[in-house]
Amino acid sequence: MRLSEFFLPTLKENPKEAQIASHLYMLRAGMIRQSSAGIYSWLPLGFKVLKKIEQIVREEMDRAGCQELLMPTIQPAEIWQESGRYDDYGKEMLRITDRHDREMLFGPTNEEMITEIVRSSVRSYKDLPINLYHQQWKFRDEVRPRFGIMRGREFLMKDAYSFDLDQTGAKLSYNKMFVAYLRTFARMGLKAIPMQADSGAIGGDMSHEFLVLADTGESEVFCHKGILEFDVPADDVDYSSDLQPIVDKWTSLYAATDEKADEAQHAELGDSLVTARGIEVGHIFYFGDKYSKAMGATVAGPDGKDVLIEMGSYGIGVSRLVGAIIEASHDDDGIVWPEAVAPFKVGIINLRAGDEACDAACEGAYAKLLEAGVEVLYDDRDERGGAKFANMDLIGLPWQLVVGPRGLKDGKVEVKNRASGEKEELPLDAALAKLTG
RNA sequence: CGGGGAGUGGCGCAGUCUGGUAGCGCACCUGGUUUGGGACCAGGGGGUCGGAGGUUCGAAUCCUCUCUCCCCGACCA
Repeated sequence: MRLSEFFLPTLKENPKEAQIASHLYMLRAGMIRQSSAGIYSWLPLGFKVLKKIEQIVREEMDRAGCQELLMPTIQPAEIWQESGRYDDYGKEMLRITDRHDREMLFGPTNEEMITEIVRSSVRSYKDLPINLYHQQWKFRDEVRPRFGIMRGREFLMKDAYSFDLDQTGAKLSYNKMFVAYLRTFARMGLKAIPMQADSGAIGGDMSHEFLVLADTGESEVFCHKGILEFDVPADDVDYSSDLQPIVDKWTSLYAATDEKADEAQHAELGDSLVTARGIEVGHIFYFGDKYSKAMGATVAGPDGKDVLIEMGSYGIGVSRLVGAIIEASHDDDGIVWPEAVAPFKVGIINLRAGDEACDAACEGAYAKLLEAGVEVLYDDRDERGGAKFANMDLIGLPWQLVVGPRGLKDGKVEVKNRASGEKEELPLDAALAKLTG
């Protein structure tokens, strides 16, 4: 993509409404534009990142044996009345009436909808287990949206729902999601720690929140420092094998959000205690037959008798992750994208657009990178160097290829690593080899 | 939902107290000089002051109502 043709409305100055880094940089880097409180348009740069995250989530869910589908944003009130949540949900639920005076709502989550789908088509225990997910926009009419997309009213969420014959099966499904979540967040360059969460009426230990550690996180978290060193399961992890040891390991050491903090534990841990700030990006929980019971979702068991389906649900805040990643990875100059989610891998800076040698070198590099399948943004605008550097640092592409008349005289270009700030002068070919490698 | 603050070109703000018909910086357009960390000079375009009503010869400015946005708190993927 040539920057001269790319819709990238960056801002030099700080918009006053932005209070935290991710919000500020997303606005300044032209990733999002606010429409109304807690509702945003995703501009091309931001949308690219959102898609990258969505794809990683998809790959890891599929790897874990889940199947993707897509449920509507607008749901009928009936199924919510059936589960009893139509009244419970209160003002957070955006209610709509259609032209036939039928009560509808913009879905804040999809337990009812998925239960409705499964109960009407799954009749036998032989059809289980099954885990269905989608990545769809949700709406929760928050009283006070804030922090940009981190706590918007409209947000993109991946929600998966598992259906099992019994609790033993549900536990297996739960463990798969636990492992998939570890992998998903790690792939985005994040340190995400599973922490015991409220498991509601069901009880037990089958509910975890995944918190990304970032200095600017919204809540205080505590954990044993050993957790930070744990290995994330590799991509060849066998989801059909017993995953319990992995789950046990990750839950063996103390980790808690401030609501669940245990002062006694803290004292005991001493130097091993890490106090940090975190952002919740995922939540998995088992809720048994809460919805299957209310909505009559049963299957015929091996003995021919109907049994209620055991369910769990597993959420990931996809749009929130964009903000969480920025919170975890930025500096005073702007965003520092982990390569896996970067909107482009390389940014080419032409320091003297219009200069024959610079143009030729840049065009050549641009063509070769594209040919090699590297996502590249070429700043071909007629701007001064300083403006280009500042802009490129702001949007945070992992690599910058700087081409100017000074270096070109010696046949050299500069490759800068955005994260480390490390710069290397080398011949163009060597630079391209490095960036395509 | 309680408490506070703010709405003036795309962005950031001044002007409001003490009414006289809108200004600054950035951005944008034209020309020129520049060009390795957000250049300079000259010229130029764009707002009717969130909205409605009222007071007045005259309202961004005073009064009433209303909408929206932001911040703190309680609440949440």
